[in-house]
Amino acid sequence: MTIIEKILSQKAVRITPMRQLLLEYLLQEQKPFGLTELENSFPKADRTTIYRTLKTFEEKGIIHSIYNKLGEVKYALCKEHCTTEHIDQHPHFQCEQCKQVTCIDNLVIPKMELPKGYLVQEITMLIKGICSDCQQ
Amino acid sequence: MTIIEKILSQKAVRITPMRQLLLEYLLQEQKPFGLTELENSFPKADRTTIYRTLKTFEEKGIIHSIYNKLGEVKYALCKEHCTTEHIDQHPHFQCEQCKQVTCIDNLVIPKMELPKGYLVQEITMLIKGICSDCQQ
DNA sequence: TAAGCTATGCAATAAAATTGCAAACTTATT
DNA sequence: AATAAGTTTGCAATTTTATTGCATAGCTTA
Repeated sequence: MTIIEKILSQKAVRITPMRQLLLEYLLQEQKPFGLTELENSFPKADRTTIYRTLKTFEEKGIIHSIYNKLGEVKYALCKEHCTTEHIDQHPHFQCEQCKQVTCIDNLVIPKMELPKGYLVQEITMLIKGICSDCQQ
Repeated sequence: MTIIEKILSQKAVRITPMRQLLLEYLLQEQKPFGLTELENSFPKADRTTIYRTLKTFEEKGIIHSIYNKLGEVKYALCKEHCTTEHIDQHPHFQCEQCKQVTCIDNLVIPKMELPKGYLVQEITMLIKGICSDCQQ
């Protein structure tokens, strides 16, 4: 039993060629990919199959998605501290129930010390949960 | 000169009815909206016009977008600390130049104390900038 | 092996973002 | 004031990404 097979069965995902291939690739590459990139890496596989494989992996906790998407882009007025570069901005909150997005204006996104060589231009933080209105 | 007009001219945005209306609305409502929501709030206005007005506002620093979009959703392998709920996960970095996304596995997204009544289920953090490979 | 659930491929749709172009409108210039 | 030049708007259309339906093929298990 390979490591790939071990992971899949541990996570209760049935072992299939597509899943083995995809997981192997992700393990090898060790970085995030978009659906289109993966589609190009597996020209023989169907886009839908890759898509659903990713969904399955995500559900079973083998992979995570970046952005756990918000749906459409939202726009909000800038505040004073909202510089052009949008560094040190406030976090945003989205309620899973009512889908409303709120600017958490009284919090500041903490500075992050990135590994050497990285230049930070902008940080965004999205907090998901249930807003006070939606807690019965 | 109204406050609306003042903001617009301060930000070097030409004053037009659409822009006045939209800015007034955003000032009044004080929360983020999606393009579709705004389209419904201004049935007489064209979607494209609203879209471009938002783009203009964003460019000129009157509003900001939530998510400053990543493009497509990316998928990455989970690490041990990657719980099902995805709380306390790591930040992600996207290079503006090469567009590559990286998991910053050695950093942890700091806990955030939200206003009373908010239930936090998931936090995501995206850092944009230039990666070490792209700094000549 | 037959029945039943699961995965895949193909086609199609849905939702969101974005562009091209021409008409309407503003502004600057003569 | 009239015209030229530039900007904004509306409409139509396209692109990109996400998602679903359905039929077929493949496992699994009684």
